Amino acid sequence: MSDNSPFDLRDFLPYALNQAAEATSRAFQQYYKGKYGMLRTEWRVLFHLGRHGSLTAKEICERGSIHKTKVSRAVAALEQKRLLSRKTLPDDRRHEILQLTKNGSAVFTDLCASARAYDAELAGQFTAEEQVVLRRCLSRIAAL
Amino acid sequence: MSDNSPFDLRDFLPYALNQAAEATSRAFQQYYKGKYGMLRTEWRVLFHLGRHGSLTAKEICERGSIHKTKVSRAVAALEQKRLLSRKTLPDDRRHEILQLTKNGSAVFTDLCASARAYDAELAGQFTAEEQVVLRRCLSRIAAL
DNA sequence: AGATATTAGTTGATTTTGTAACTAACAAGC
DNA sequence: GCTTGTTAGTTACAAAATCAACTAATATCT
Repeated sequence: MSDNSPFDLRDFLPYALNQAAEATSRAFQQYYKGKYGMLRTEWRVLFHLGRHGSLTAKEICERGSIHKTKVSRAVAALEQKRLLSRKTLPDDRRHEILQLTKNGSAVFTDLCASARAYDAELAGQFTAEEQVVLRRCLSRIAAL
Repeated sequence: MSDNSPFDLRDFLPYALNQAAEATSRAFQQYYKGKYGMLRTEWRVLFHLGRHGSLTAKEICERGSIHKTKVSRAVAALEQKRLLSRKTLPDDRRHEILQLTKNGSAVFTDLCASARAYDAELAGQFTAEEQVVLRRCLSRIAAL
């Protein structure tokens, strides 16, 4: 067996992960794209800010492992939608402290609720034990 | 708990899936991108052809759930790299039968070996039972 | 202090993707 | 036979991602 038995693409973990990721992302996009015209990176930046309060762009890059140009553009877009505001730090004027506006917080709350509901819907497909294993496996892979 | 407890992005399944998928894809890209200058869709198309012999573009779209424009471009790219050839079917001149060239088959064999090795490396991170659960969960999610 | 190196963040050019309109070949209805 | 409809695949244009070069502010080294 094995060495020259052509394996199924579905058995190839990177492929399986991609298909699963795409399926769930597509579904959840409807919430933030349809309702707020947001892009995925925007949603992520919004999320980090909503979750952790004030952050600099750099910190968002690190926490989310997102490239700085993506963050830069997402921040600009969110600012234009009046969902966040920037303040240059007086101590070091290279840093910009980002913070959600009242409006941004409301959007965050709304999207969080949707996210939680969607996550629950997904999780409902599995037994408690499967969920534990799945999440453990995913975080271990992501940490590679 | 719950309704307004801000959940961690890492616990959000679509996010966790994306991070894991990106981590593994990035790693495997090096093989086909670095060595053969191929894009992901090209590798997938190559794979389907290597795996199943001759197929039309349509069949590849269906098997891989890839949009036809992506397949069309990947086919053009692979053709230019002399990794596949097309033959118009005389019965119905709308169909083009795609087939790997000798060169294409060699690349397929090589990439399959790499893919299998990489998959094994990933799988090695988990117990047999975890692997089963993981794959089962992923395919169930992808089927949504 | 003044030259050099780093760091935060932005901008621009190129590449890739996604969406929609298009061509060519065939099928069906009348 | 000719209009209408479908199907396979391509192409054109817009949206987005990637990569490299850039600006501005601070830190470091001598």
